[in-house]
Amino acid sequence: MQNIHAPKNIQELQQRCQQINGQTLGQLATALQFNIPADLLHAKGWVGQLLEAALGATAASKAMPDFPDLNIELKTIPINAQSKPLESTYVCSVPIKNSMQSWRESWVYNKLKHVLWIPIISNPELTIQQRIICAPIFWQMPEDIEEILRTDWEELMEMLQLGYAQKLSAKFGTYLHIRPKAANSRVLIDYVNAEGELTKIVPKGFYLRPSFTQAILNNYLAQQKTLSVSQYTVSDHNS
DNA sequence: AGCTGATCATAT
DNA sequence: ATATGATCAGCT
Repeated sequence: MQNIHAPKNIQELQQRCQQINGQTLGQLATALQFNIPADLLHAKGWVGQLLEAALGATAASKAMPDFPDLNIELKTIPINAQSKPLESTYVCSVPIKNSMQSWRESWVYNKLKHVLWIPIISNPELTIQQRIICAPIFWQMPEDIEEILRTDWEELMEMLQLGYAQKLSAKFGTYLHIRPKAANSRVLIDYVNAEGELTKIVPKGFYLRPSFTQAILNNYLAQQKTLSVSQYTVSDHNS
C-alpha cells in the first residue's frame, strides 16, 4: 500500500475501506511506513492521520472535506469491544466573530452532511498497534437527526451571538455541544459580551456527544452487520 | 464511569 | 493565529 491518490469515486473509496477492514493499526502503520507513537498523549491526531493516508484523503488541506471530489468527511471513532464510543467527536471550530449564518450554510452542517465513520477498537488495554480497524460506515445525515442538530446549533449560536459565551458550557445541546478548543486555557480571543464589553474567551469548538455516534453505531449494527471482520467481534455483547 | 474543561502535535 | 487531526484527565 503506497502512493495513495485521492479516490476517484465512492466505489474506489469503499474498496479501500474493505482492504483495511480488520487490520490492526500496527499492520497499517507498517504498510504505510508510519512510526507508531508510544502513546497518544503526544500524538492525539495520529490515528486520524494514518487513516487519511490509507484512504487517500487530501492531507494538509483546510476548510475542505477530506475527500473534496466526493464531498465526504472522514472521522475515526474510538470504540470498545462492545461498540461503545470512548470519546466525543470534534467537528469544527466555532465561528465567534462571523455574523449569523443559516444552519444549511454552517460549517457544522456541511461537514456532517456526508461522513465516512471508521470505528477503531481502542480499549485502553490494547496497545496502539493492537487496535483494530472496523468496517466503514458511509453515512448521510437523516432528516430526523438533522432536526436535532439544527436545533442544537441554532440555540448554541444564538447564545454566542447574544454575548453569553461565558455561560455557554458543554452541558448545552442534545447531540452537538461546545467545548474549549485551544492549545491551552491561556489562549484567548476577543469577545463582546451581552453588556457590550470587550472581553476575552478561550476559542471554542463544536463536538458531537458519544450518544450521537452511539446512535449511528447502533443503527448500523441493527442492520445485522458487524463492525469488524477480525477475531475481535464487536457485535458480541458481554461484561 | 461519564462528562466537561483542558490539552497535544502539525501545517498553513 | 487558525486550521487540521483528536485524546487526556480532573471532577462530579
